Amino acid sequence: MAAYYVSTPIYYVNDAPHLGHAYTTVAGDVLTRWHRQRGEDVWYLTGTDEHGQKVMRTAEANGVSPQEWCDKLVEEAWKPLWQHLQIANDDFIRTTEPRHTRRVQEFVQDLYDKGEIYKGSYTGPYCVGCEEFKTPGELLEGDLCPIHKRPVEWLQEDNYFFKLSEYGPRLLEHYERHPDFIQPASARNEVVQFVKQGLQDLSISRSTFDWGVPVPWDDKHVIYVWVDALLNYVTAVGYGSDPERFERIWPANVHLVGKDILRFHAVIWPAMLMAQGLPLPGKVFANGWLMVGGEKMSKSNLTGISPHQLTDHFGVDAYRYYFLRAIPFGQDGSFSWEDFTARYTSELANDFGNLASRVAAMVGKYFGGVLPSAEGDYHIAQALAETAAEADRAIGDELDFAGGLGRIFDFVKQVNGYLSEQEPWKVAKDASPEGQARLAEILYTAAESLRAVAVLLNPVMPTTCAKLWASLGAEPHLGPLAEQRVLDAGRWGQLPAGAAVTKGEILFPRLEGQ
RNA sequence: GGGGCGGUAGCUCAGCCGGUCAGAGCAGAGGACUCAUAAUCCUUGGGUCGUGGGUUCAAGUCCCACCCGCCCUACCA
Repeated sequence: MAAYYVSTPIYYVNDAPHLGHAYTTVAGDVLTRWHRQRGEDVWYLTGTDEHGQKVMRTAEANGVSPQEWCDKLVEEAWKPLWQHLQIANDDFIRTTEPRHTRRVQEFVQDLYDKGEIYKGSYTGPYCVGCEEFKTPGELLEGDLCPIHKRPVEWLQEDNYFFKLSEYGPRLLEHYERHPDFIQPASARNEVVQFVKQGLQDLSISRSTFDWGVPVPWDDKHVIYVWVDALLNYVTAVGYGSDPERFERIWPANVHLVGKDILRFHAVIWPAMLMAQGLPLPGKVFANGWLMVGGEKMSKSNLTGISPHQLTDHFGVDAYRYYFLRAIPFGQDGSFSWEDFTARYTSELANDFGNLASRVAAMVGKYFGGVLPSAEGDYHIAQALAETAAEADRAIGDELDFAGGLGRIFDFVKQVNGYLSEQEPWKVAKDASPEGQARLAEILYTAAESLRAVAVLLNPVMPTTCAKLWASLGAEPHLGPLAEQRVLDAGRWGQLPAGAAVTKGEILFPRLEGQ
């Protein structure tokens, strides 16, 4: 069976991970967990991009070798954060690993042999102070370096070039034939416009520094970091080393990227694959920026907030939930401590957590903690079926996390409303058989609804849903939560009478202070 | 210079091809209830739809200009 393969960008290890990195990685994790709960063979890849001048300089500044710098950050910052956030990636690739660098050299050598790469020279504005080329766009007026405020020199460097310019028409044709190849639509439009303006050949080597993969036929050059980095998506799944595995996993179904690196993934990467005759990925999805006070969030500005600061206060599950729920995937989104607090309190604690709490309390109080036998309410059952189907389409197919979660939480609100309307605490006072049967109907409906919600929210909030699953006494009858199928979650009547429902701990405790 | 995106209720945002489109959620106000994490449920939204023109019987919804914010423009995630 062909794998459902999702990748995050491989992150540049210049520094520790921030909220933006975590946002993309959590999204990929939720997407892949969702597909695992569809019963699919899933492959989720993340990793780090470790070559390039910037890493080299940062390492120097810290008095260690580039490799030591990367090792330290990967082991002490990156991998621990993914573990902390419950990221269930299947592999973690680093571009300094031999399994990657060897294949990169082979790939580039192949293109060279095929005549896709030629030797040329690049001329551009160069700042002596920075010791690097600038882009024409970043120069200040009068061609001044934005950092040193000094005039740049126009310098020429011998480079190897990939014939990217020849791929414009084929790329446009591909975009045309696969309207969903680049998403969201706004991102697609930008790329199409860009390619229509005409592409230039791409300089794929550097000779001014040496922290990179050597060009196999000319070791005075190293391969341009982006060519190196993009290839991780194939080298990690067996390209050039394990044909069967590669065949099974490649092409990727979804490359998740930040919108800043969209062009590399939607233009250069497909062209590289075309040049090598490899299948193209199914989709490149660009997510937006997280904004604070209208500004792009980053470590460098004062609004930078670390993932740990948020998880310390709100918890990991709420963290995983918040950004996906609050921001339509693909758009920039405003984030604030206040908004997070409001959603935590309103949606997670008051609506969801409290629903679980009141239902468990009533089954305990009125039925001694044993779920009574009943068919349940038809309207709620119907609503659940629709909710599950729409959430599955939204999250699993369209990567519309906000929309899918919105549906699920609408259902949670509906169940709260159902309880208020039915007033089981009043029905409980009626000791007649009819009254008890009526009470059983109401509480069974609520408990069975929660069973489905636990399944549907498990990809997003696995720790919390496990607590709920335990509270419902579901596992002895239905098996492990992670093995519940999202497609099947909407089928009514799965939680059997006799299930041991216990109060369990509060799902989302009220926030302290601030 | 070129390209793109956005400016709608206190906050975050929906509003597709023009005619119940002036909306949702949250916050706020009032009420009901007590099973529950002082939770839940119901009721309650006149905001120049950035500004100025234009097209039209009719414009947040199309066109033009302008103001403001952000992003990209080939090699920093």
